[in-house]
Amino acid sequence: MRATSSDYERDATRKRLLLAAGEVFAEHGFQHATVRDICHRAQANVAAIQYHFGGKTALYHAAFRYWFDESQALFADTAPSDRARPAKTRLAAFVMFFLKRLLSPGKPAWHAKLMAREMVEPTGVLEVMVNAAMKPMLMQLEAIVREILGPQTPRVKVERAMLSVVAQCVFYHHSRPVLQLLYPQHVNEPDIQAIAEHIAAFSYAGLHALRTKRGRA
Amino acid sequence: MRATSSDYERDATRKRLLLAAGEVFAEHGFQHATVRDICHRAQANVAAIQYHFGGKTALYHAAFRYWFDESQALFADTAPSDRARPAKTRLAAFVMFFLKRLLSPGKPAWHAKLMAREMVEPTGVLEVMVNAAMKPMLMQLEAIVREILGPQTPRVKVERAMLSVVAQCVFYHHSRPVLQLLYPQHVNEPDIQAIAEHIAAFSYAGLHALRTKRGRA
DNA sequence: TGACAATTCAAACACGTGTTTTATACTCGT
DNA sequence: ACGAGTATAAAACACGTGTTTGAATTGTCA
Repeated sequence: MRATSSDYERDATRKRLLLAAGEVFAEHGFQHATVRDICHRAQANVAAIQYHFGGKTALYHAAFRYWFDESQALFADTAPSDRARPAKTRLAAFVMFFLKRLLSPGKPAWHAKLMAREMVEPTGVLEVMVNAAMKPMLMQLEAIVREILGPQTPRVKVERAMLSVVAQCVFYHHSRPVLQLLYPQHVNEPDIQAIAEHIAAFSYAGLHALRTKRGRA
Repeated sequence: MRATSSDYERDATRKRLLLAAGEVFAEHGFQHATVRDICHRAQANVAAIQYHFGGKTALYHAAFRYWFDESQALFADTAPSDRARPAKTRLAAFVMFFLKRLLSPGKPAWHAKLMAREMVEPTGVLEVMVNAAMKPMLMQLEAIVREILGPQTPRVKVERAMLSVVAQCVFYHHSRPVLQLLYPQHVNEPDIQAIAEHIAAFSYAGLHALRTKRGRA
């Protein structure tokens, strides 16, 4: 199906490839995803990837960046007006935000899924991009954690606390296959709201407990 | 290097393949691992896999089962004498046990790493095996969690709590690449003892907090 | 020792996948 | 309407990987 009009379908193939790439890469990861699968879903020829992007790797980069930018728009609603609210509320918001992107089936979640993929299986070429994508989120979380734990908390302790929170969130996504086997209902009909509330409550109590202790290391 | 003696080197190739397979599969996962790599490390011919096991998949099964059995011996030291000790201690022991296998560099850890691999990327043929390997551990954890949360706690609530604990443990292993980029010291010189204590303390507080609340779902 | 089975080996095969090639159809400015 | 540039299409290519093949080597036992 070639471009039949002059304007609004210009670069239509490129756009379709970008959408399909995000879908396939998020689903199968970089290695397992095949260009033929992507092109099939995009109703494009395999050579189109080479023509429009320069190769599979470049397409992956483009798709990642595309969904990253796409996701930035939705980032604003929970991030900025934070400083005033209490840490507990902000933590709940952070978890909910993160989890929503990870578990919601729609397209805007692909970026988070791509990121989750990168966390397990980095493509190596994307280190910079991962840093650019993860660092902001982690800094946001760090502020929350630091507020709960106290400003004097040693660095490693804060980091471990952050990782405990992140771990619970990403787990529900990338361990989905096993959850499917063990507790199917948690993945088939995931009550994101309930899960988020659980993680937030669990984590806040965990963080709160760490606050009092003067950790060694 | 063929078998030069009659007895103690009998099936030496098969054994070497098994060891090398555990190493390579644990490191690269099933898909990314190549039989040539395995055979090279085992100093064996590529056809040896076909001859001794019947193929890559069968070798994977054999390696998984081998390291699973191998790991069962070390299972005994922490598992049986539990019932008497308080839940908090048992939780700490569970975390320490799980984490040690996941993070220690030696061979006995391969089974846990293979299991962690399966959690992210199941081979499909191993569902039964995964269940056999994971279920016991999870039941052990379930007993601990249930004791803390109370016997009347609804099923989903217990499951989510268990997953929160497991998530923190596996995170340190399978998100290693990103941790390498963000917080290198946590992976280069992992203080397993400290990490385990953190997760245990964090989780116990989280569990304890869930106890009082009458959760809706 | 000599025959037979077990094992190892190098080479080739079959197949999937990313990429390239070459040709064809389309768009747009003149 | 025509031609240069752009975009798409089908086929072929290059390479890695699991598997198979058939010969060579080794070990066992009568």
